[in-house]
Amino acid sequence: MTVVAFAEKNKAAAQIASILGDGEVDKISVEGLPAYEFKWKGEEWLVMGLSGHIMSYDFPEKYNKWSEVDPSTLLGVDPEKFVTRKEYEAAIKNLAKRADKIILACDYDREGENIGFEAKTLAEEVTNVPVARARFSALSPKEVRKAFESPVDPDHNLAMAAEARQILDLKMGAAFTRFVTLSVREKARTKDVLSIGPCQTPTCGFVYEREKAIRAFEAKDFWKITAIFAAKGGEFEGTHRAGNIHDKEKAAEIFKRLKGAKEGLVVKKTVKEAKTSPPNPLNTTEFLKRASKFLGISPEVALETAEQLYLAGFTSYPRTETNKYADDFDFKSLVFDFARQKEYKPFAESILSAPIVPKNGEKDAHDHPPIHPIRAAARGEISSAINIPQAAEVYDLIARHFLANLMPAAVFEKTHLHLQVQEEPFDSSGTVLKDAGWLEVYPFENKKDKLLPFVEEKEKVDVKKLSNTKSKTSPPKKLTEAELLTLMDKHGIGTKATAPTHIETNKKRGYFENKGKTISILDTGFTLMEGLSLSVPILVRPDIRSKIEALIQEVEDGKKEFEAALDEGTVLIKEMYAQLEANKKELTSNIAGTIKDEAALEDKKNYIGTCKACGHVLRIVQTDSGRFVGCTGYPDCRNSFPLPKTGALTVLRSKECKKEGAAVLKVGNKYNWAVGVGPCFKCELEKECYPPETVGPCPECDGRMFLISFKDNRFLGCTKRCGYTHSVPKTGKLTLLDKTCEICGWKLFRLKEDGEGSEIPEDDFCLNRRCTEGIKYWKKVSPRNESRAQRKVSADPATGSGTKSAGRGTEKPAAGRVSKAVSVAGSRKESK
DNA sequence: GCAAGGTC
Repeated sequence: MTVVAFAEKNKAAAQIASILGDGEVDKISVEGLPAYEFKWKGEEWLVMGLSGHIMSYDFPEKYNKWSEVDPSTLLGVDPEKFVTRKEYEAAIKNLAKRADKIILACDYDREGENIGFEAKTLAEEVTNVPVARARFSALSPKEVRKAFESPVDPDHNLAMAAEARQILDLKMGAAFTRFVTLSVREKARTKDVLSIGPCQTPTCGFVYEREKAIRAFEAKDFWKITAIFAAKGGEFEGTHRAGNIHDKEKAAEIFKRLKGAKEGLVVKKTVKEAKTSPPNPLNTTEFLKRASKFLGISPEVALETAEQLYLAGFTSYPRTETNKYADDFDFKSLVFDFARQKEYKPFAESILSAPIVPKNGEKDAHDHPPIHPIRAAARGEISSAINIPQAAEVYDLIARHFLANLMPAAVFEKTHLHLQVQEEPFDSSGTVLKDAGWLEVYPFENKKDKLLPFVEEKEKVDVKKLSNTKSKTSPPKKLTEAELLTLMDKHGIGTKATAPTHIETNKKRGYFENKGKTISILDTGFTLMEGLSLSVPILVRPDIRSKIEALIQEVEDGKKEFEAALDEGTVLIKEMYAQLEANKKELTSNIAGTIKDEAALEDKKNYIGTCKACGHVLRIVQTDSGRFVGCTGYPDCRNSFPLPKTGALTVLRSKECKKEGAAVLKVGNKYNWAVGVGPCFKCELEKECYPPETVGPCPECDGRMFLISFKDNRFLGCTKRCGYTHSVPKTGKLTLLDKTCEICGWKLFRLKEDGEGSEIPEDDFCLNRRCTEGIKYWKKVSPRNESRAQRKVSADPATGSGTKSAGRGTEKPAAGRVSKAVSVAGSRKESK
């Protein structure tokens, strides 16, 4: 007679074999996978571990192309189950052929039953020997032997409940994810997938709801009146009974009545005993929370560590919802074991000195016992057995929590003083730990004493100081990972094993992120949740999971047929899909905007600021037909600004245009361009932003002339934008001097030619054509244009003087406005 | 490329 057993994983198989085989176990290889051979009760045993699920669902291949299949089609398609781990299929069949009896020995829960059925399905393809089920909640010798001595029938309903979950989750997740992703991609170019799922989405929903509350919060002022009293025994603080006073006048009134107070009277003193019970036994969530809070270990690492402790036989199964010890739990022998371990000895002995009364929670999910130690172990033993740095710490937490559950409540003495100062009531209180009880073994909860000096009733105390302090109410705090876990657990989001994964999924999708222990929502996550809560509110709330869970539970309980549950679930998903579709526009436009904004923000080269019209991002857009500044909100927002056609663009992030609030662009070498305003010299704010050095008064108005330079051209312009411009030599280094022309008052220039052997002396000269000194200069450099120099040249800054020295006298004349001059400057470069 | 659930 050969019995073949399948465990959920290799380590569990090894542990089972070691227990049943009593150490005499042969490790063998089946199709390259480890299995264990031993004799038990005169029979041949072969135990192999699987690897969790070895099968999975997916849609048939022809539905795989997102672009060709309408997502809603998926709702009417039956997903197919296929083997994901072929090597296990081969090994299962190999062993099944040798078996006279098969025992499913996966973890005792819904998924474990389902995993067992995966093996059963594959085995039944090659054999028809009986298949039974061994149920155990801990890999302890006692539990395991009991389970294998009295196996039961496999629970078909339990396995099918998991099956229904798999199919419904896939249908919903795939259809919704594709719909949202494809809809958003119609508006924003992104490769990212926007995923939706019955666990990940409500998880993000919790973070979203908290963020909304934070954003909606308005701080309110409040006042608090406190006093420092001095008694014979020492000083202590008291608070006016009004507490937090939200009315400023009221606080001031009270404070006024207290003015000049020197003495207070202890009207009444009460001393009360208060008890604090030990915490409830550990279920998974409570364990993850405490590991995070007390040991600073992330949920993922904590769960993995507990898993290893379980597999090594130190602690019980780590995935449990139950926080209530079974009635027949053998506390005594376990505590005896701890009494032999130095570290825990005193606590164990004190527990054994009286009848054991465990602290219990209310939840008995009939799955596994609360997480507890299986045996007492020393730190060193843990560390050498498990290769995780925090393993010993985690074990210690579990061990101490277990012992704490068996210890008496902690007793505090709470003293309350009721004082009176000029008829005004004050309160003061203190707490002293009288009997540590369970706190003795549980150093993680540090309850500090708040001491009060000894004060008698009717005693008079001095008032040393009175204060009326103004404070502000503070907004709700961001969620911590531990709080998020609590919410997920409370609402049944994910299993105790997968909750950490759902948090990770949201981070991976860019929906929220971790900052230390707190979680912050990101824009994509916020707008997605906002869109979903407007169209399919149930998705953002935990309800979605509970609806599906309720259906599945009915299958598990045998109250509903598997097919009926699938149909009902699909109808539910179809309804939600219809709502999603009906609100497609509202749902996607904000997300698309955010995605585009984020992409634009990332694109440092082109990002220049925020659009004043819609709040999205302004960035430089380059197209075949040219370039301009555009808004990512396009096409909903059509805000745009022209840019010069040529010239290298650089974003000067340090220079913000005060008018538009966007960064100033540098065009070419020396030329600034403020978005929405154009060239900076055209903007009336330019003086403030870039006060120019002026040459002298404008001959046409009361403005002043200043040098405008850019890569290919330079000229003098008027600060008042009257349109008057004035040419300057086009080449050579031009320096504005501190000396002024005695005739016209313009500042003198000095020119240093580029080339050698210049005919132009490096003299100081006046440039003003309307000045006799200036005329002399222009005559000298350009005798033929002498007469023109006397005319008004406002019309043609770009053409310049046409001097020989400049060598650029051939440009087309341009219209008189400065902005035109710019475009000429640009096009010239283009022609190069 | 999509979910959630196992496990490594």
